[in-house]
Amino acid sequence: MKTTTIYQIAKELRISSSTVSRALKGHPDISPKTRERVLEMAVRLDYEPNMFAVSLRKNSSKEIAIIAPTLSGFYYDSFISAVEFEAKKLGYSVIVLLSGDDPIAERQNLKTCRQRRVACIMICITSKTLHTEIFESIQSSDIPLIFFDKVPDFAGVKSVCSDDFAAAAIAANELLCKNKVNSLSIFGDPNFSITRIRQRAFEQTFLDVNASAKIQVVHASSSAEAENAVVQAFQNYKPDSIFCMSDEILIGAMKAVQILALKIPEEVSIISISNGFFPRLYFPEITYVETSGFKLGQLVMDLFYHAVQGHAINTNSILNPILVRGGSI
Amino acid sequence: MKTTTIYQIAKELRISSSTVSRALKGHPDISPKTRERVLEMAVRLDYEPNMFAVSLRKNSSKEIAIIAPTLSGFYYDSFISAVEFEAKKLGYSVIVLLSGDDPIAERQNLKTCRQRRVACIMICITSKTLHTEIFESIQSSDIPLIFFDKVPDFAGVKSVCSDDFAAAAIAANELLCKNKVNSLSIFGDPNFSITRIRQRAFEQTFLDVNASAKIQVVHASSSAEAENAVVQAFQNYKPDSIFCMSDEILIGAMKAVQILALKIPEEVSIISISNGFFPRLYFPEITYVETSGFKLGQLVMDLFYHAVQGHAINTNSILNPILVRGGSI
DNA sequence: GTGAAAGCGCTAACAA
DNA sequence: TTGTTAGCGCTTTCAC
Repeated sequence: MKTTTIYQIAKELRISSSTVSRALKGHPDISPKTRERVLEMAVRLDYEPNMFAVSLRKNSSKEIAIIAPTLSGFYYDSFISAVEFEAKKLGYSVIVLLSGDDPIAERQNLKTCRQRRVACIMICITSKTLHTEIFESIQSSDIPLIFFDKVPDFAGVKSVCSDDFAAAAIAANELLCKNKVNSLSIFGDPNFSITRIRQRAFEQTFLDVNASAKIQVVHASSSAEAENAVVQAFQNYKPDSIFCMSDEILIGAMKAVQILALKIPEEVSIISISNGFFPRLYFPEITYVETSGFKLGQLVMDLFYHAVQGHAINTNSILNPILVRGGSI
Repeated sequence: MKTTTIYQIAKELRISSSTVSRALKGHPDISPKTRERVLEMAVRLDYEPNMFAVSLRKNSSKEIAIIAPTLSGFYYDSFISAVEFEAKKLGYSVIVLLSGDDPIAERQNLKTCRQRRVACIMICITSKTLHTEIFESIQSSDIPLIFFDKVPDFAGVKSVCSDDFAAAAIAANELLCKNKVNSLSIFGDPNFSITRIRQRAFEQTFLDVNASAKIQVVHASSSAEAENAVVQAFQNYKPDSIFCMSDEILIGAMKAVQILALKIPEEVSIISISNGFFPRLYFPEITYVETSGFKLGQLVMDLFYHAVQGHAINTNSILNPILVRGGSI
């Protein structure tokens, strides 16, 4: 590989490497004529800066790390897409580290980030994440650490997430507005604060608005469990509606609805909190409260941009969910 | 950030930095006792090697770049997951570059890879990618370039992909075995060789086996187009089966099936080539020929591992598709 | 078995 | 406006 360095440009032009370095990055001291010549030669020699040298010198890389449990299409893919899209505008690249639901792997991922001295870490924690000293150790280093979506409970963290309370409240309201008062409500892993918040919001709103309304709460930490829960529920009693806390739950519930051959919305109404992709797979399309991974990615990049500018990062940023009506209620 | 360097370890131990460097990587020259002491001190000081310095010195990074059109859950997410999983075992990280369907962005992504001197590039081309010098320029550099899934036509490239011919042939066979002889067959963008191969395989197999069978071919480059195609087809005539070349097409077709309220498999049979996730969303589950993104990712990492060992990479690696029966035929 | 020293390519303080 | 120089942290000859 014919690697061109600033020295070669300098030699070619019989000037010093520092002049070349400065000219290349538009330093105001350099005369237009010199700059011109340098830029031209750089193109001619197909010069590309050696990122390793730059990083070593500056002691920071142009990389953003995203740590997520998985990539599979419920949420993170769109989050990552948004981050990647914005990042490249700023000259950053995105490195993706997957944790599964394994806190050990997550810990290892964090170490990798530190080792690579990434410019920023964006992380969605596992359901089993407990130990906090690694987070603190990173917080106290100079790497910005931003939690997204699944945020740990302990204080002082920077985070971006949807307004989980509002999202569930909106869903509850929508059901009640349509006189659905007997809800099977399926939530995810209660280890996540996101789950507890959504559940509290849903129950509270539902019963506040209509004291005689009924909620049957179920926890399902996979699509299969959600499917099961629906099948079970319809053997015992007939809820008039199903609330799904997430896409993962929605697709399980919908599988059950198909198996039971329930007519939507005649026999059962469906509403979900969702990224927006899966609800459109069905007919009628499912009404959902959108908590967009893509928008969240854009939001976090706003924060990042501020941080790069040297501004402090707000502790928490919250995205407002919106209701998207399908034909499922 | 308290950055520990080998110098600090050296100073602490009153030995030289080169000894530390050697001890740290298990160089045989170093006495067990010294090594012991170095390792211990490294742990105590929480030493982590500075990747920038290592990379600068060695002129290569521990990064694998994946360039894909998108992340959205049809295929690439599972491919990337597999690569990431295997990569970290070898101490590599994965950087993800998205091109959309834009060859300009793709080109830019390739430049980024070169600039970052990634250890390897794995790329799935856009539908508009033409034979460009940039590929050759990269091939001739020392960065391994491996195409996956969507592979360009021009010769001499290294690639991994599923056996596209076999996949479509298996699907055609399965339909005929079940006496489905009037197929609506939906294919993707004919710019991709993958599309042309699957189409040729399907038509050839279908008509070879049963000369009186009928195929109605449609091209759809999005789910919406596929949905449309199915609705149209059922207005004009009644195919007994639908073949979908990909998941993207499948979900469009299934939307139409729901809209038309067609009974599966009584009124229409469905078969798809798929990554395996979407077929299970429906009931009955859709029969599909699996072309696994995850397995492809594992395969490409095998190649990569060989390359790292200094062995040459085989020109083409092919993954055998398998039939997974649901209840849709 | 261990140390001294050069250098990977770049930036920035200091000089001129 | 431009040049000189000293590193960033590591690896690796070459010497002892």
